[in-house]
Amino acid sequence: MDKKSDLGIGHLGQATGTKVTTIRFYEAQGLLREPRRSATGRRQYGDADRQRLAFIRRSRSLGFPIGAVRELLALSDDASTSCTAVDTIARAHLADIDQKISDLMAMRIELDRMISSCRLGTVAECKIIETLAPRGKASTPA
Amino acid sequence: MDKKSDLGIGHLGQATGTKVTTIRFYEAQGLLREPRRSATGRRQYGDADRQRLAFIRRSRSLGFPIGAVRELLALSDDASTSCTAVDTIARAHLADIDQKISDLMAMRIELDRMISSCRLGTVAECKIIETLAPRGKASTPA
DNA sequence: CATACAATCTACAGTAACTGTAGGAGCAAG
DNA sequence: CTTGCTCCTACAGTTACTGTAGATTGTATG
Repeated sequence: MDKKSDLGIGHLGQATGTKVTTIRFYEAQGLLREPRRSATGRRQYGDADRQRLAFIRRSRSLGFPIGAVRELLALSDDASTSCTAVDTIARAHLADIDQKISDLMAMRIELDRMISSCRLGTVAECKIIETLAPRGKASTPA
Repeated sequence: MDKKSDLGIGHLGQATGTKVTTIRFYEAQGLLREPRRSATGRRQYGDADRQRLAFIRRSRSLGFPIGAVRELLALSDDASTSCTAVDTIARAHLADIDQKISDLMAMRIELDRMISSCRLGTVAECKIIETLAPRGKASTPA
C-alpha cells in the first residue's frame, strides 16, 4: 500500500538538497504545511511536498527572502490570478540584487586600491591601516 | 578642566555617524574599551576613542566582519609588527567580496532572464513561476 | 524651584535564515 | 540484544545590529 512517492524527511532532504533541520524550519515558518505522520510520529511527505520544497529551494537559491518565497508560493497556488504580482516581486528583488552588487563593487574598488598600495612593511607605515584610519593621530599622538 | 575632546556617547555617535546603541554594542564586543564614566555613570570618551571608532566604522563600511576588525585593530595597535597579516586579512576579504559579487551576478542573470520571459498573463502561464518550479506537475496533477 | 523633555543607563528581545546541540526514541541488521 | 542510523522536540548560537522597557540624569524654560 506504500505509495512510491512516500518520503521520510531524510529522503526528502536528499531529493531536494535540503538539510533535515532546514525542512523542519520551513515547516515552522509555514512554507511547508505540516505533513501527515507515521504511527510513530515521523513526517511522511508526498510528491507535492517535494515539488513545493524544490520551488522553495530554487527561489532561495535566486536569493528571494523567505517572505518573498511565501508570497510567490501563495501566488503560484492560485493559477488564475494575473502574474503581475509575481513580476513585481521579481523586479523588486532584481533591484535589490543590483543594489547589493553595486555596494560590493564600490567596496571592492576601495579595498583593491588599499591592498595595491601596501608595501608589506611595518604596520606603522602600512597603507592599509592608514587608509582605514581617517586621520593617523590616534596611534602616535606626537 | 574639561578637555575639549571630551565626548558623551551621543556626541561621539554624531561625530562618527554611529548610533548610540551601536557604540555600546561595540563596547560589549570588545572593539572599544570601557570608557571612564562621569560621577553619574555616563560614558566619557576622548579623541583616541573617536579615532578608534572611526577606524571601526570605516572597516565595517568596507565590509570587514567584526572579527576581522578586531584583528585589524590589534595589529594597528602594534606599530612595529609587519603588516603582512593586515595584507592577508584584506586579501581574504577581497576574495570574499569577489565571491559574493559573482554569486549575485549569477542570480542577476537568471532573474533577469526570468523576468524578461514574463508576458504578464495569468499565473498558470507565468514563466517566472514556471522557472521556479523545476517541473510543473505539482499545481495541476492532470 | 518646578516641570518638561532630551539624553543616558541597564538588560533583554527581535531581526534573517538557518545551524547546531541535548536528550530521547524508533528501526534494521548482526 | 546491541550497535548505529534516522528521527523526534525544544532551544541556543550565528552576524551585526536595532528596538524596547523602565529608570535616572541633564538641561531649558516658566
